[in-house]
Amino acid sequence: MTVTLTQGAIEALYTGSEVNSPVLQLLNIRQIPNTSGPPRFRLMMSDGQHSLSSFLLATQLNNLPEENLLVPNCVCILKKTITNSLSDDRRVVIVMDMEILQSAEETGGKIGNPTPYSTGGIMFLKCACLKIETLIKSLCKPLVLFIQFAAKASSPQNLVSSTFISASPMKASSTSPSSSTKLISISHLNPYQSKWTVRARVSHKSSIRTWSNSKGEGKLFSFDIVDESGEIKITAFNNEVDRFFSLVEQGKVYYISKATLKVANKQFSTLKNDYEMTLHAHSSVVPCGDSQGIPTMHCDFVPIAELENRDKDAIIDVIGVCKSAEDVSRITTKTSREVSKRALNLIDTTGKVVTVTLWGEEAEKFDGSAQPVVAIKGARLSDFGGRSLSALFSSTIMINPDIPEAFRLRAWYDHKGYAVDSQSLTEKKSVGSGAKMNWKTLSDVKNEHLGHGEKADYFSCVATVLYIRKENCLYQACPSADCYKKLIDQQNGFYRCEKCNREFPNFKYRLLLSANLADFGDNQWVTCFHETAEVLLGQSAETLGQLRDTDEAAFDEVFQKANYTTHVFKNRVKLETYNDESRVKVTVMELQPVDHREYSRRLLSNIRKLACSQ
DNA sequence: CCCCCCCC
Repeated sequence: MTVTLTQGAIEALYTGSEVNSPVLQLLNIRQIPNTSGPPRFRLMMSDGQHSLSSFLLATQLNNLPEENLLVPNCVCILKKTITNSLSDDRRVVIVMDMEILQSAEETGGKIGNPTPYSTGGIMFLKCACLKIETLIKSLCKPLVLFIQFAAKASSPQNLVSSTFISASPMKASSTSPSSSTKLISISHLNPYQSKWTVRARVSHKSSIRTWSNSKGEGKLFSFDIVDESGEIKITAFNNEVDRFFSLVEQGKVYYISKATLKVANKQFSTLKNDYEMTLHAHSSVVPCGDSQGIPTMHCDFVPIAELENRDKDAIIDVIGVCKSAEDVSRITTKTSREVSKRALNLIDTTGKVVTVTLWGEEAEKFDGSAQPVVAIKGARLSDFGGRSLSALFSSTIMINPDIPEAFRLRAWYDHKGYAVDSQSLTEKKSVGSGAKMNWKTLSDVKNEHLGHGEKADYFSCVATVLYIRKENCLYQACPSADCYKKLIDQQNGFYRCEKCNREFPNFKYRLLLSANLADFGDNQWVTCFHETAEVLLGQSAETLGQLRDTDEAAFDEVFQKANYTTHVFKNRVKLETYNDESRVKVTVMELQPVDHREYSRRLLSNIRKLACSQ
């Protein structure tokens, strides 16, 4: 197999003249030392006549050198290049798309006897003349001209950075520019023109999503870009996902050209643009190191305490320290889709906490272990649990963002915020029955004669344990599963269950506690069965049984510790009659930790009620 | 060409 190098292509590429898919030989390749971002490769190419080492491989082609396909002596066809000028008038040819026509082995060595292409002296003048010529031509066109690049040597990515200067729009010309260098603003994009380039910052980038429906299946991702004039959504499908997903980074500035514009479906986008873009095989997305004049993301953070006054469904920006976070979990939606979710509790300097739910990949990858500052642009306010937030597909989640608000919050939290007596705007979900809490004080229970009706009444109270009877708190129960009947000790090493009509050599301990509870107005004896009793004492019945038999002091201490603890008690109350004597029996159904926000509110309301009745 | 904004 023989290949022919495109003679003269080196000069054409360097000077920016038109050359169609030149065939060149790679003479050398090396990785540019850089500390951040993806690796960048510099290439020395030859057209058989000249060699030039000013080629830079676009990062989307990094797989070629990384898979050892692009090695010296192989012959390539450059399908797309961009020639950029550095500030000192040196130039760099960015290889955007290429294919290897012939491997190094097949080629067998260097083709021809190329000499290094001279880029100084006369060439400098030639370049300068070309530039002036281009400028003069451009004055007849309503363009913004791509003239000069300001490169900062500090970052190799800045090799492609550039500055545009604008030429005043003059008369429209029917002559199209030879390349897509007509820089226009996003607000001027429409489907009726094709030769344009926008320079804009990525304000939001989605993850990759797949779909499968009657029309077919595929994958896509989308991103939003902004410039000083406006914003637009861009979607990439399938091959374009592979080409652009890793290249496109949130917050960075790119030149984008040759994308298809279509009318936006307003139903699915809140962006202020009548159109949206789709990338296709010939589309170009090129990083621009210079972001001057391109607006950065603007957040209008709402203090967490202020969320109480905002409307449900409002889209807001929030920032806070992630005080705690749930583990990620999987839920099934109403439409039977499975999705990951994770709730975070954010606190800010208002001392208020709000729960924010992250979804999908954002939920999975979130790590709250270091209590990071989390900023969310475009979260939706919900009234669940009072006030809570949910991230949307359109939300941008930033972990420890490089902004002053984040630094202030970090300092505040580390010095004192971690210790403040915070209050959550999002009430904890009520466990169990889910029935609405029927809050009562202990004196309400008596005054309102709760439990005197035909059916039992249920109420919740916040109360403090004053005393727990140790006597008869444990009993030996039937060891059969689901049978809790008290056993009769046969005094012969066996225990009898009347219910199961069986004798057992063993038993299980069950708890049955009598406790005296008090709130600020009254007190009340209540009964706690096994499960609630274990919660109240903070020990299993089994452990308590063993302590009672082996270590009386430790047994007593368990009860001492439970004294003066305060909980939410959910109770059942019923008047019971024995031998013509009636008394109200209160049984604790559930025990929960106190939600201090709810408690304060109720306490205040009770105090007001008391004040009014006096 | 997608178009999901969810759960308690």
